[in-house]
Amino acid sequence: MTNKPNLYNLTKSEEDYLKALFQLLIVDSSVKVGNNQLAEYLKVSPASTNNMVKKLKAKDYIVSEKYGKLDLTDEGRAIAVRLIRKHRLWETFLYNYLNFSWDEVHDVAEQLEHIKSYKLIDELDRFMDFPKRDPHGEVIPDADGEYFVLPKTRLSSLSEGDVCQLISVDDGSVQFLKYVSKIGLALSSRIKILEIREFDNSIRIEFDNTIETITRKFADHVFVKKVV
Amino acid sequence: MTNKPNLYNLTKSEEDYLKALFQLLIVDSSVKVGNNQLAEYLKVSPASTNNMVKKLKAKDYIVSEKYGKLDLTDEGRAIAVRLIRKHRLWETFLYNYLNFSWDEVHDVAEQLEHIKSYKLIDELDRFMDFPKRDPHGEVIPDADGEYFVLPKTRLSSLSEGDVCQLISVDDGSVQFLKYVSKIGLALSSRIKILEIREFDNSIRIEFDNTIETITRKFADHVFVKKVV
DNA sequence: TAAAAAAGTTAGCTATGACTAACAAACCAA
DNA sequence: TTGGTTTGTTAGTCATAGCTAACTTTTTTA
Repeated sequence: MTNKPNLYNLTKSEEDYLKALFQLLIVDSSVKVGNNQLAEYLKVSPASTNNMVKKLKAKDYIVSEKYGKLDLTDEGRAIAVRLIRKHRLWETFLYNYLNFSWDEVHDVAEQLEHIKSYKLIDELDRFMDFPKRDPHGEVIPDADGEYFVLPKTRLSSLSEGDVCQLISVDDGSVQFLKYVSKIGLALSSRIKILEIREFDNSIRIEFDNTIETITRKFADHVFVKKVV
Repeated sequence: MTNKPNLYNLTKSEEDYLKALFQLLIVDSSVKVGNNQLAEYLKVSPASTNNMVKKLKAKDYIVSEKYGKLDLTDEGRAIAVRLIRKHRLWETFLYNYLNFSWDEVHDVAEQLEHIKSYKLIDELDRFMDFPKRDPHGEVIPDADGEYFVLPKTRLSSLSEGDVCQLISVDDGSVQFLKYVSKIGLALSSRIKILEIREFDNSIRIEFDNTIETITRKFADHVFVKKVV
């Protein structure tokens, strides 16, 4: 593996596939990630994914056997981490300096992460004084490509009576993020699980002197650290 | 003409062609700009240009008759001005906040100008407190698309004894910009034409207590305001 | 364990935006 | 004014990256 993978040789599409695969692999590294799953995540057809995977295997960014599960090479992973670093630094910049709201940063960062310039991103990092977390609470990988994934628990996996602290939220959906802001949840919030209703899997939670009922689906996108 | 042309419908290539045509037209609005000239400027084949011009005519951004000269519609011009605004604001940001040098800003700004977000660029403008000039001295068009081209004189067009002030420099060539910095010319410099040598068209100039001999080609890329 | 379902692959099509080669129109100059 | 040069156009090719439809392999489950 080269120390500085050459980002300059990749198309926007190639970058998108590598980043997507990385994010699927990170969720649960023991479970197989397949072609169709990657296709669904990227909202393209399985045929398109198959083509691109072939191309990225030829370039030694992906490894897989025919009909087998997909994995990244060290270089493929390094490229993905660098993209995540760029994405999160831009989100932080937009949020902290350009008055973007929680739910507005993602789409623009999705474009900005493809800008090719090592200097740009390292200077942006310095300008913001090397932030550690993005606006959604996610860890920003550093310039060396080190990326420590914190052990995250989904709010949906806790039990009645548990108390936890909000660590991060999924930044994929604008509707979800708007909803998070609307009910008043913030990164610092301490949340108590009051009740889990078996009937419809809805969860009653208390935070910052507020009581809310949230759905299971909502709780799946909220990541927390258990406190009690 | 719509008040806010929809930048979101244009590809990067389409944007590049419109901006290039605008910049060719602005140099001398009375002289014809043709297909091959546009091709040469963009460093693509005349056939590619012909194709793209056809497409942009169909979208009502360009007007021209077969075998005739090219011109922009109001909407085409508005898109080009918006791109120039974005380019120059990004150059200013890179130069003033991210430690980029004069000659490094252009290539990255060339990528950043294609990011699609109205909010991004207007907030960047506000963040920098609405700068009027980019690092090369060029006027930054405002959010309404107003773009006043200042009457610029090429340093090469002055006569012996003339005194002028440096207004702006061409930002197209890295070599040129490095050379400008190296000899110590800056945007504020007051330049006196000491001598023009008929033999090889070289020009002897004095500025900031320095005397330099520059070529005609160099002087073609330096824009000034005559003082005396 | 065999049939059905799911997952993966292949072939062949489309659009974009490059390219070259060949040709046509316009312009200029002897 | 006519012939050569410059400029513009067209036809046909290529690569990227998407698509559908058809097919194959693997996995699941009855």
